[in-house]
Amino acid sequence: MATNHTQIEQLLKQHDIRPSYHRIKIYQYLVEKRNHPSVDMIYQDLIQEIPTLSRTTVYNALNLFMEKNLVIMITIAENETRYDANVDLHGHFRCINCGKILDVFFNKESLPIKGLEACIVKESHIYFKGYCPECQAEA
Amino acid sequence: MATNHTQIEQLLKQHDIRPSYHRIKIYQYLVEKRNHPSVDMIYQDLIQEIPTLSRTTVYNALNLFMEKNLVIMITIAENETRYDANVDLHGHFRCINCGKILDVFFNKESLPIKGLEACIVKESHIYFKGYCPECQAEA
DNA sequence: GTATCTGCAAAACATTTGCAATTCT
DNA sequence: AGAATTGCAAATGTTTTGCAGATAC
Repeated sequence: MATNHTQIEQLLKQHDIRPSYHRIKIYQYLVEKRNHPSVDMIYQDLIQEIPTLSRTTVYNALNLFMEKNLVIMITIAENETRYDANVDLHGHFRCINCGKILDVFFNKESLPIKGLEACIVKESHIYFKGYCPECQAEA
Repeated sequence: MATNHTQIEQLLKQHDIRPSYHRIKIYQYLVEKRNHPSVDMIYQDLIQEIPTLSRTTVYNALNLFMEKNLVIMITIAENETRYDANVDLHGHFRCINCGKILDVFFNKESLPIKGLEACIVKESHIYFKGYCPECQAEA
């Protein structure tokens, strides 16, 4: 990964976010792992390194990041919110079997969607569910 | 609306669902209102007519309907699940201002999506957020 | 020294579950 | 009677909030 603390710090500052130790760690986690984590995944992994970390801090950081357009919310899992530090337009695929989330790509202009003509679109969300290549093999 | 109790009853039976009074009312609500309601919207509206109705019954019915592929779940609103009796492939648009949910249409085969090639897709979900025609006028 | 950030505990939600009472056939 | 359905109350799980102590500028 081409990201170190200094780079992460710059990114946070550029988005008007004061780069506290916890925020740097949380944002670095999102950028490096690219695993579309839930709050609890971030919490469980980072508490190994930062034993005093609390879930509240993870929630606080993510809500701030979203407000500042540094991360997006993914609603692909029923009961928990997932987060993504890739804010460029893209979609997701979630494997019904293993739960893994993959990125998929599309171009907003080329989407053949009817019924949106009179609307001003601010956000586009696309996601799929099914079996990933690995889980097809097993089945 | 071309739906009456008898027709609704038939539809439930065809999907292996015993047509109890509550289930008929709840399914009829979805089919006739087409308003992509939350559990609470259904509950608040139907309790006028059925004073003994409980939220649990609404949850029970909707979960059964989903299991039997009679309704689909829509995850367009952050904090609550919405439901739709239109199970044909389509997407949604939610107005950031008034909260209204509109239907949009697309064709799965014609979607220019990259990254899905090796996956077996079972469900496709597409939704947008922005301003509906009415709310553009106000703003 | 004043703002901000953190973290605990409690609260606020939506949803599920256990179970007893009711209803349907 | 027997099986399914309903509905209350409690439990669950995620996210938010209030507030006190710690930290940063």
